Amino acid sequence: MSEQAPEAMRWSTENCTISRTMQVLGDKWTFHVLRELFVGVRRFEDIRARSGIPRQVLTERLAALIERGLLRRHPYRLPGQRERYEYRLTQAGLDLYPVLVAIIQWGDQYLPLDGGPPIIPEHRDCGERVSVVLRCEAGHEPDARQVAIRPGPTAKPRALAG
Amino acid sequence: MSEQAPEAMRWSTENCTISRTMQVLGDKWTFHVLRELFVGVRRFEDIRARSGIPRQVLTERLAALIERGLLRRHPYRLPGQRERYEYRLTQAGLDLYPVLVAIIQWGDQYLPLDGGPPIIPEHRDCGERVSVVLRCEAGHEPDARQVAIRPGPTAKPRALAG
DNA sequence: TTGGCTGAGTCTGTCAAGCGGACTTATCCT
DNA sequence: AGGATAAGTCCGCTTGACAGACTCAGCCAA
Repeated sequence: MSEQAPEAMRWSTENCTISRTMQVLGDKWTFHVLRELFVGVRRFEDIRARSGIPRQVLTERLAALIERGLLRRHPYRLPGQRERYEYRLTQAGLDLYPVLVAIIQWGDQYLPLDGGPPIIPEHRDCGERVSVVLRCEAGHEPDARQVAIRPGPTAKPRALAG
Repeated sequence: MSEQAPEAMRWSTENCTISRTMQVLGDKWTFHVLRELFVGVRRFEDIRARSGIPRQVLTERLAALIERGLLRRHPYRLPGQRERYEYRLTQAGLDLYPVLVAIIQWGDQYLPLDGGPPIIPEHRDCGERVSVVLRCEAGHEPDARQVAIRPGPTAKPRALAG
């Protein structure tokens, strides 16, 4: 690398997919909320008790996730109680599964617990453990070093190019 | 609760892999920093200029990521300048690629831009686009609804079971 | 040798957000 | 009427983010 600026410096980040996605997910508590929903915990008090999120913050996060289309409110009624609402994943929310699994997978590898993992994603049909793999359209399964992030059709040049 | 409480309510979240991983990654800016490194931008000023992170926050984040083993500092010297340091991904950092790709993939689907994506992960060897897929050890490729998160060997029962 | 340039920080004051704990509301049961 | 409960709302404090100015170290040119 004789000192030319990296190619990426020519491109703006203002419409970057990662930035835009992080505006939806990039909060300290959001993945904790999603985890609860993924494991089947759907009620405000249950989510709060398990995750330890301050009530006010949980209220705000749930509202934001609903507004962004990841969750929806669903009425339920316990016997002898009034109707309340629980929170469920929409398809958009469910489609975050690969992100969750990728996070779990990384954590299991780099922050392992003695005795094995506390949670395991598994295939309901066959009971085997599920992981994520990188795969290209040609069917190869490259490892990280063989993947590059390139500008796409809507990549914007940076105003103050370096 | 005759609607019996979800199974997950019996388990504690205190050692949950997602929580532990989020202590490393779960900050608003962390993925922005990682993105820069993944696209090849490695110097403090470049990262700051592209990502818009306040200097102080960037300093603090880089230090945290180094301490957690995701980055390392690497000396470099521009002609006619003194030696400085740039930041590079370690293997642990590189192994976050599936997380990044999963995030990009979700963003491309649910927060699409007119005209296509601004960044595309591709296989260096063949130039084809890379995505992540869920796969179980038996070789199936389940979709999100067919995956369940189950307690593993170090799952802890909750103190105040509900 | 002095003075300016540059990348990579540090310092400071302001302001928003997170936090724990107490309080509120609506409905049901006894 | 009184009590229980889930799901919030309210409050005051503390922490962290933020923008903008300042610092520091080494190199170069005059």
